[in-house]
Amino acid sequence: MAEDDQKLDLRLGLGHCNLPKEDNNSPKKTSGFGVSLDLSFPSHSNDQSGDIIESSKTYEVEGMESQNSYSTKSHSGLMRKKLRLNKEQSALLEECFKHHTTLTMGRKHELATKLNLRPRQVEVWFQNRRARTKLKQTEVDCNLLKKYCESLSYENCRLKRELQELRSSFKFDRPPPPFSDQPPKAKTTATCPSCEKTAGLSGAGSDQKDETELVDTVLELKTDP
DNA sequence: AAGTATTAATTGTTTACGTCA
DNA sequence: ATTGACGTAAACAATTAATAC
Repeated sequence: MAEDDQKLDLRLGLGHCNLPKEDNNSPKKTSGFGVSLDLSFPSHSNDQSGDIIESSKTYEVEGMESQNSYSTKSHSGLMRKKLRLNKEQSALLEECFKHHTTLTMGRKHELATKLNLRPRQVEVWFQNRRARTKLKQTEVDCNLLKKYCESLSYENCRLKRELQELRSSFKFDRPPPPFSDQPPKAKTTATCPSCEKTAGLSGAGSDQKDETELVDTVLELKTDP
């Protein structure tokens, strides 16, 4: 990326590839290469992201169909090339990614040579590949969390039911205290008809209160002979 | 033909590191 | 020796756009 890419950026600036952005009303910053218009490379140039020097042969990857190598014209009439990697290229990149998800400078160039790609393309592929991996992992994590949440809900429900059973059996064992102003604690919970979950009746913020009450009640039951 | 998914490529931001005053 | 400003490079996130289906 270092030096050669800087050169590339300059070359690009002089070339055509910044122009489509403007045409597409991109929200991103407008290019400072307005002067480049007159200096644009011919639209058949093979290069989009850099390495103009190598470009003409870079896309002639062995076994790659020409339709895979070149894009069609964009709306603005300018070209944005999109390489389609062939099976061999993808396979080798995948194989390397299995071992190392990041690239060293040496490996990047080695791969680029092997695959007849530009180092920048190898680099981009690894970046995108890492992004895909991360996305997949996020989905997996999300599903795991959902399942965990479900199991917690289930466990919570079960415990509440158990507590209610304990309470009702406790009622039968002992008569309520005389002259109590407080309503019975059991009234602060209700059972959801659909899922049979018990929930607090005092609206928002009741969950934490309810949990506290549950703990208190359990302690009460434990300490009370 | 239109819609969607995939993915190469671009752009801007963040982070880490080295250099220098 | 320490610190802050600055530059550079790599990685990342978000996005665009080409392509296949």
